Amino acid sequence: MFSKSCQYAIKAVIFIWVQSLEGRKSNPSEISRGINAPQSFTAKILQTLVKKNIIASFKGPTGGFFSNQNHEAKTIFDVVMAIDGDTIFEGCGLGLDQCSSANPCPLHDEFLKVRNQTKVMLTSKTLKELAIEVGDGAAVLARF
Amino acid sequence: MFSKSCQYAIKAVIFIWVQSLEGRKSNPSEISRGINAPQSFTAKILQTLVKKNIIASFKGPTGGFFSNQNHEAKTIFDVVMAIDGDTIFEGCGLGLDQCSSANPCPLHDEFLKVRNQTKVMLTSKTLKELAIEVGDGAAVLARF
DNA sequence: ATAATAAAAGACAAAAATATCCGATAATAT
DNA sequence: ATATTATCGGATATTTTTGTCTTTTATTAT
Repeated sequence: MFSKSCQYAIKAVIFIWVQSLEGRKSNPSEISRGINAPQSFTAKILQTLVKKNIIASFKGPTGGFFSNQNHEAKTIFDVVMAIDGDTIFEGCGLGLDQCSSANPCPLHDEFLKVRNQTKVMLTSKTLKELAIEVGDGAAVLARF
Repeated sequence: MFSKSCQYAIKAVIFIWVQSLEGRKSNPSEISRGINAPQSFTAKILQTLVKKNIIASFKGPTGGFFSNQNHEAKTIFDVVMAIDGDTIFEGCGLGLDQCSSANPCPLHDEFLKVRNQTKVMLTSKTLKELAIEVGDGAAVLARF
């Protein structure tokens, strides 16, 4: 469903939110450990997320990645769009270039329902809300 | 959602069913043209599908790939299991090794709903039924 | 038996996704 | 100003997925 890059991105952003809610900035080393992902690869993804305004960063000592009021409305949907693009929301399930209700693939109608449920999943809570759940221990970003 | 191999597989099996319902066997050349997929790659996938008993084949002149009564109950679910395995049905959306309602990732509950909808999509009609729809022109396997 | 036909099997090639490394740049603290 | 810390950007490597090609095996028709 999501690329590995995207899975890392989602977990990283929630991790950063958890830290930000406690007033801390995070560096790639902490983040990659916190979400059990390769460090350099995670760092690359973080750069993309900063460019796409999902998170913010600051260089130098006392620097790091963080989230604030500017990012409060963001959801996992925004992360997926930033990393994987709109393929899972727009593309045909069977990969047809042209697939519409007028000219549907055999899966078309049922695939729409899956897609709608997916959109609900990705937009029903903000990243901040998800981070609060993780902060409370109601959900986890990794197993150690 | 599905790998390219799996998309080809789904379309190929439905194509073969359409031909089988009209009493014809199909060879990789016809199949790959009919579903707009690379021929040799499709041939490889067809071998797997035969091994997994989704379709049948016969060598030699008058040979080819076909479906019959033995395959009437098969659904896209079986094709996906044969090609992509159970990852999309069993795996965690965020890629956690351990993810359960007791120890959930932040997406866990909503992801279950998506998965259930996905299972409905893949099991509500047999491949034969889908082939009849394609034969009637109600759905297509490729655009030309 | 032999030639023709079609799938099966295995080796190989290209492309994309995943992952690593290193120098450059920016900001801070002293 | 300078040393230190941390992100940024580009080059490179590895792995997986996708795709191709050639030989072998099975079956049929003559």
